[in-house]
Amino acid sequence: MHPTIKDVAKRANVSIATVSLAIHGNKRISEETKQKVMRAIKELKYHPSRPARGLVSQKTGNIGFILTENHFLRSEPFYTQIFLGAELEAHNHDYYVLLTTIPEPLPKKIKLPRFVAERNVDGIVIAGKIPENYLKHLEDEDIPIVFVDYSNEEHDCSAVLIDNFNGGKTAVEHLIGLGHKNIAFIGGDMNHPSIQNRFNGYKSALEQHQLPVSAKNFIYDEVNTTRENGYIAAKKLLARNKSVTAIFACNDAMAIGVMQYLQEKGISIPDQISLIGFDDVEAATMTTPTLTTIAVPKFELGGEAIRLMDITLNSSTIISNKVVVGVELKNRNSTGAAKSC
Amino acid sequence: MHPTIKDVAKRANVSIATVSLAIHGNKRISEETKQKVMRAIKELKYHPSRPARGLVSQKTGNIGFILTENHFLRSEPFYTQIFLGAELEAHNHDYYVLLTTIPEPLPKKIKLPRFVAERNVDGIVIAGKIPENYLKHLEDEDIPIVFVDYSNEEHDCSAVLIDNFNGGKTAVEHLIGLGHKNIAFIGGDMNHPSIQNRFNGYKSALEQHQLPVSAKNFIYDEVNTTRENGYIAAKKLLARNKSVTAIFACNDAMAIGVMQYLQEKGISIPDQISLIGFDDVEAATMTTPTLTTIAVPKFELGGEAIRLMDITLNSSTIISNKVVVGVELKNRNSTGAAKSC
DNA sequence: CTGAAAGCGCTAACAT
DNA sequence: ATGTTAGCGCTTTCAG
Repeated sequence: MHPTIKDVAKRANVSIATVSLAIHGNKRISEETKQKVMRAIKELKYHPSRPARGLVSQKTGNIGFILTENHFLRSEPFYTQIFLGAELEAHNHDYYVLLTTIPEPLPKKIKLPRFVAERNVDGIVIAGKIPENYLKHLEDEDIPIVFVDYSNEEHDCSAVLIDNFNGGKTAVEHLIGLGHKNIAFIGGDMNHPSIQNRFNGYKSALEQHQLPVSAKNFIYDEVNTTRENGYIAAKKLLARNKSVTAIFACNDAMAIGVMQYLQEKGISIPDQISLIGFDDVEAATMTTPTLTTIAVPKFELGGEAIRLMDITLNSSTIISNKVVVGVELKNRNSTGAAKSC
Repeated sequence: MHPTIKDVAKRANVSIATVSLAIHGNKRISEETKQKVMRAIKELKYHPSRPARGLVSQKTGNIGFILTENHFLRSEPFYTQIFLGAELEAHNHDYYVLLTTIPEPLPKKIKLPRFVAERNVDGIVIAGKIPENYLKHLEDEDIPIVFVDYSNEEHDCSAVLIDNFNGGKTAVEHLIGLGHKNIAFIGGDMNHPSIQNRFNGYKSALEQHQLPVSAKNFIYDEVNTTRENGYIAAKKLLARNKSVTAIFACNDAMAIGVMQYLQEKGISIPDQISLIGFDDVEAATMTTPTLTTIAVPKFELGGEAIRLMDITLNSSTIISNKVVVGVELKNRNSTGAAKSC
């Protein structure tokens, strides 16, 4: 059995209260007894038990992390990377991260995540878009919440956001810089703030360069931004508009689908069409050509969420911080100069 | 504040002991009072607190998951996929998984993972190879251990293993079936049992088909099985032996490095050289050509580890189970018929 | 400066 | 069949 505070007390010939106070560096304990206690702790290899400590302090030292099942399982590890980034940063703050997923479709009778029902977390971070009614339930629990890559307009919480607008703008400016004038946008669920903002960045870049913003260059019929839907979207786009010389896909998964379609049709990238994605998933460096994209620092997003949560947990007043994480152009081989024609 | 067992007792007009017994379905409680209790629980939305329950039962309901920092951070999400598979299965057994990584290089003064020091986990699963001396420390704690994708010969613990031998054999038989006779092996740390077994499978297949097993076809100078080292190994191999028509790389990362080298040299895959990997990482479907490989069910490995742990935790006697998880050939485009010559 | 004691929320003997 | 009580390991008043 592991030693308890009692064993330490006995060994140091003091009371358990003294041991506890010594551990927490309380001033009231004389340097001498403190040393005595510390020696005993060392000899016994004592460590306070987290569960016991938690019971009295009403703090578990755990942070819950919530993801939809869909986001958890999708093949591009975007949200799971954010999770792992959170995990890593949690380590620095002596937290543990408990993960749970929201089943999809959501059952009629919504159940709270077990870790909040059982009071096994001090706060929760929610990554990505989750169903509104599920969120309602969570908010009823009045437990601190930090959002990542999603933010709820109604109840303002702390959130870590991606600079989607500037990312979209940067992507399109890169294309414009290469001489492209006829630039398409391939999107998904336009109710999703991230996609919406990437699209806004796209429009803004075009407008600033006096280029036409034409509806025949937008494809966002499919809600899910998957590779398959990228493929479908590319097909639709080219059927509708043959003069496109560059495509901005709202994420890498779709971009890779687009790439597959173009390659099947014998359209050369970037010679005939330039292609740029968003996210910088691992696969972006594996395709031929490698995919130019806007890199989202996924680990950093997760880490930032934990840092925000830590601040929230340690401040008595309820605060609502937003932090926007910057993105970066990764110039690879799927974009090139526009053909002069 | 959340309701406690006291609140329920008060509301149901019974003692807290009765509430506890009712919750655990104890027979001694009459159906009637049980209903009364259940009603109170529902009305108050009561859930027992995990930390409190854990304190008395000396069970946390948490399982620790240990990974080297290196394995955690490497770009191919192999071990992190296993972790996520564990996470998912843990959910089915009402566990939570706490992750920690082992820093590399290991500091002289080895510290136990915080979750074992603080007694915050009931058992630990160790994924992949970890330093021997670290393992020693862990074993001193006599906490149940389950290994995944590694097994310690000395102290026999439960382990979930990949069928590396048959995987290697299957890979090479696939190549042989395509008419290849001159098949190279690209490996890494040959002290690693997984790689060793893949190699043994390779040799076994060749021998069974009366094909020569020649040392000039093995490359395993570099210990780390990375893409970069795959590239280097391919270079060495071709410098040494020009008649190779097929390559079995001990994992996909190296295979992709090999692919890059061959493509740079203008060697066509699979026309001139067939290439097969091992693991089936996400990127294997993204390369051009897509990579034929032996698929390792990573999620399943993690899930199996949790199942084993659950059994271990619920059995009074110490058991040592090994479960071997099968692998599967994914026949994609990097392998083809050998040129008849 | 230190110890005794209460109590965090729960389980499980032991009483009744 | 139900209630009383003693802890689980720790923190934190409150006395001394």
